[in-house]
Amino acid sequence: MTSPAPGSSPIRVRFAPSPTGMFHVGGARSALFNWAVAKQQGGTFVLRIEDTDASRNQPEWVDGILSAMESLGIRQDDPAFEGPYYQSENAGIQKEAAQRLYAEGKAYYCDCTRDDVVARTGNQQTGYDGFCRDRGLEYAEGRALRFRTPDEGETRVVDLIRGNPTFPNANLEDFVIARGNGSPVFLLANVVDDIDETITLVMRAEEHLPNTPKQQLLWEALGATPPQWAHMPVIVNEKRQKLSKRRDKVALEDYFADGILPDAMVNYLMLLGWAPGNDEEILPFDELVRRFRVEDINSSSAFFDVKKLTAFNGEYIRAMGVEDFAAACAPWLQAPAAPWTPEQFDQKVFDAVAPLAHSRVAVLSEITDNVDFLFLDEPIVDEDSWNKAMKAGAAELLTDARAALADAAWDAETLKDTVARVGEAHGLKLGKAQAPVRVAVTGRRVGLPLFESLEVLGRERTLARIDVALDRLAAGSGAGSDGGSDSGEGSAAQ
RNA sequence: GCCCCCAUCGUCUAGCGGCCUAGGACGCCGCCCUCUCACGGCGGUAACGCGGGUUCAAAUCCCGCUGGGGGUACCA
Repeated sequence: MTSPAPGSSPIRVRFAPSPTGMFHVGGARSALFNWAVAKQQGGTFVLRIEDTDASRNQPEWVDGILSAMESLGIRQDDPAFEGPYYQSENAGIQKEAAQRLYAEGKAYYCDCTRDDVVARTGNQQTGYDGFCRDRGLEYAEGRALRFRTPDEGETRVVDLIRGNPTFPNANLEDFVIARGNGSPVFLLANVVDDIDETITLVMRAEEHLPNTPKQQLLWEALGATPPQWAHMPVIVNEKRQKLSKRRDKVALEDYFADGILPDAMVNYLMLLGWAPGNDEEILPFDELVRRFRVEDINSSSAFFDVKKLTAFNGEYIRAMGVEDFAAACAPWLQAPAAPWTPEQFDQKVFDAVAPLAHSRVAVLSEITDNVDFLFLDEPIVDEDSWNKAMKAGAAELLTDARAALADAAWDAETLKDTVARVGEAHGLKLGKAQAPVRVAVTGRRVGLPLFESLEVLGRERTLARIDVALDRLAAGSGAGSDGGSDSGEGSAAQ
């Protein structure tokens, strides 16, 4: 086993996820912070898959981790990247370490069950009472190996983020380092691997802080110089609880599926618990890396604010260039994300309106709602929009607009003048006059610039849609009288 | 219960004893631009949890309280 080189050696950090589910945003931030340190200081980033709990690990999750990290820019072909290593492959040296601790009297076997301990202490929530400490038990199937913690003194941990917390040794129970079947437990395996990989800085989430004195004791017992530690604040939900995959949306993939750009995600995550200073936020990763300082990481928990993430994403989309934007939309333009069939979709039509949609989309998945009326046979009519736009006089205006549009030159400029003129005849400004036309043609009262949209849609389809709307108005005998379900709360209910 | 961590606008944060009548960003609210909505521009709302110290001077240091969070497995 190698021992850590002197202080002048390049920094070695690691990211050690366990493949127990989708790669989530908390893990992503941990990986990014570690990556930033390695890149900035010319150090090494070690990826280690902690797969020792076979019952909860799935091989496919490993691929998920690798590809998610790739999309964040943590690439395996980067010189700073090392691994992935698999904790399970180190089982040999981990057991060896456990045996060594036993042989040196630093660990002992214990045959107590949880119930035994509770029965003795009468306390459901207390730790192990040290019952087997001096019973001199030898190895036997079913007997766990426990580390003998010091009874006195305290363990001081060097933490770059939280000052240097010290823990009274009396509070540290004799914890298990190897199970009754001989397999090493996290606390031990993690340390043995870190020593083996000559990690010099362990940067991980705050939830591991209580483990740290135990692990540091293990480093020392194993004859190694403990690393520096850095415990990052946890990421929390709106209720200020640690993000959980059970109740919170945490999978990186889910955000990507919504159309969050990886670069925006990286930028946002880097700013969760850390700030580059200078009142700047939107910065390329290289610049963030340049300014990164572990010591500047905050110590209080950080709320994962999707609104702000979305705002960042909008910035990244707008900074993109129309062609890139259009290309990035591709996945949402095809089934199953799109509400239209592949036959109905027309790339040329989309390219024509892409510049108009560009500034109206904050997450890529929003693109379909913006352009669906161009590809669907009939627009999806939003009832609320219909009721607002199709008030009294709408039918008359639509009738006149239809007539005028029937023989207007078909370009956006002329279409705009045409509708404006019809509106004037009805005493309406263009803002008001365009509303019924917009709803009739697009199904919504907000959306892309109308006249450019009509130009792309074509005269035939435009007129047909106005006809459909006119029919509905005639049949419905006025606005707001249909669909009685939503009339209740809309009307003045004070 | 016990151990530990944390505490500046609603949120992410700047601040590391005087430059702070506390700055930026997101959100929210106005106004402008404008065919709607966005984008963009301009303006506004809003915070140092409380109480003691230390100091000529505290958001910044110390202590207590309160409040949040994390950990407490033969999980990782």
